[in-house]
Amino acid sequence: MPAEAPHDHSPSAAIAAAEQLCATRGQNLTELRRSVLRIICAAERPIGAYAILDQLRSEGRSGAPPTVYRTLDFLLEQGLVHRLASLNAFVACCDPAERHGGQFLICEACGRVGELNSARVEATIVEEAAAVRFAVSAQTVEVLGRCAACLRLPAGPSA
Amino acid sequence: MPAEAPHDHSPSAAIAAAEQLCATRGQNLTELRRSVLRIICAAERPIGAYAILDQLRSEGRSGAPPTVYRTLDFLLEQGLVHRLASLNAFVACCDPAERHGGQFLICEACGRVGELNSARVEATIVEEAAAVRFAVSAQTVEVLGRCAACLRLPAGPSA
DNA sequence: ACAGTTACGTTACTGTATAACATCCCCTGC
DNA sequence: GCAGGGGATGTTATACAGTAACGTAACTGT
Ligand SMILES: [Zn+2]
Ligand SMILES: [Zn+2]
Ligand SMILES: [Zn+2]
Ligand SMILES: [Zn+2]
Repeated sequence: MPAEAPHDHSPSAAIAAAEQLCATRGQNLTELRRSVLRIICAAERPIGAYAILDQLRSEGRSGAPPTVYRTLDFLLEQGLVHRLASLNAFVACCDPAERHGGQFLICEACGRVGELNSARVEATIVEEAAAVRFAVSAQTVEVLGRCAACLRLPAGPSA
Repeated sequence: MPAEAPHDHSPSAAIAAAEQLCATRGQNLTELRRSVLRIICAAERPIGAYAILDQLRSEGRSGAPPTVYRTLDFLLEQGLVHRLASLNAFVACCDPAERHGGQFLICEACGRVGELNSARVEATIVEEAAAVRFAVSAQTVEVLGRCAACLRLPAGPSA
């Protein structure tokens, strides 16, 4: 949607990329972790931890909350997914190879989320904070609005 | 802390200002709402809904979660407090007369929160979003770091 | 065999937030 | 006075988010 190309939501492609990344990092992308990543990718929208858990169970896995949260911790550490603080939900990263803090565009019509990873926004925040002698260590930028697709269709598509 | 003067945390001043605002808007700043606002102001740090509830009860009020959340909804609508999504907590607004989306500087040493209501940051976000044809309606900017006071004292003050 | 590490299972719990319904109170029209 | 309505609050129950603590299974290298 943003600077990034329109986010290849195809789970298989994302999984393959993740596989690559983990391999080069010596990390173990287990079956469970792969499943959770696939579920998040397939959702195409932010998805809550308990919704992930439900899907895991419906796939025959056992599972309890810690199962999901531990797995999410791993995926977050590897930069494969992001957490949206304003939604208490998770999305797949559209460019995990490039480590980045999170700037997100959340469409209030269709619920989809794109990444706006603007160096200009980040720098502006750091500068403006510095002006009041505040030293930035991490940023949370979550922007609500309407995405390009939903702007074209005034009656918001929900798909 | 920021562009705003160091935020008059005196609860009585904030209450008086709120009283004013609600009066001119024809809104009803009831005893309960006043109490919750006073508790939030007195906290000087972000405070969670259940901590507010505890304080209400310790003041003799009855109360259950909906009591607090409904009251917070009112205060949020009136722009008297802000919600910090990244902390699930609430702070008093330092300038309720001027409606603004939230940009916050959260000190990870002392826990205090200042408002960075930078028009430049806001404009940059809008511009960068527009570049990918995303129309912004609301922003959440929560910046973690160290405030001026805590930068001076390397061993972070917790007061 | 042994200890160490990594991942996962399981139970139990805390914290955050909302739904749904009942009550009280004040105001207005009759 | 007394319906009736709207705003504010009380009350109960429950859903959703996140973590602590402990147990187990499998793979590692020695
Ligand atoms: Zn990303
Ligand atoms: Zn949309
Ligand atoms: Zn404010
Ligand atoms: Zn500080």
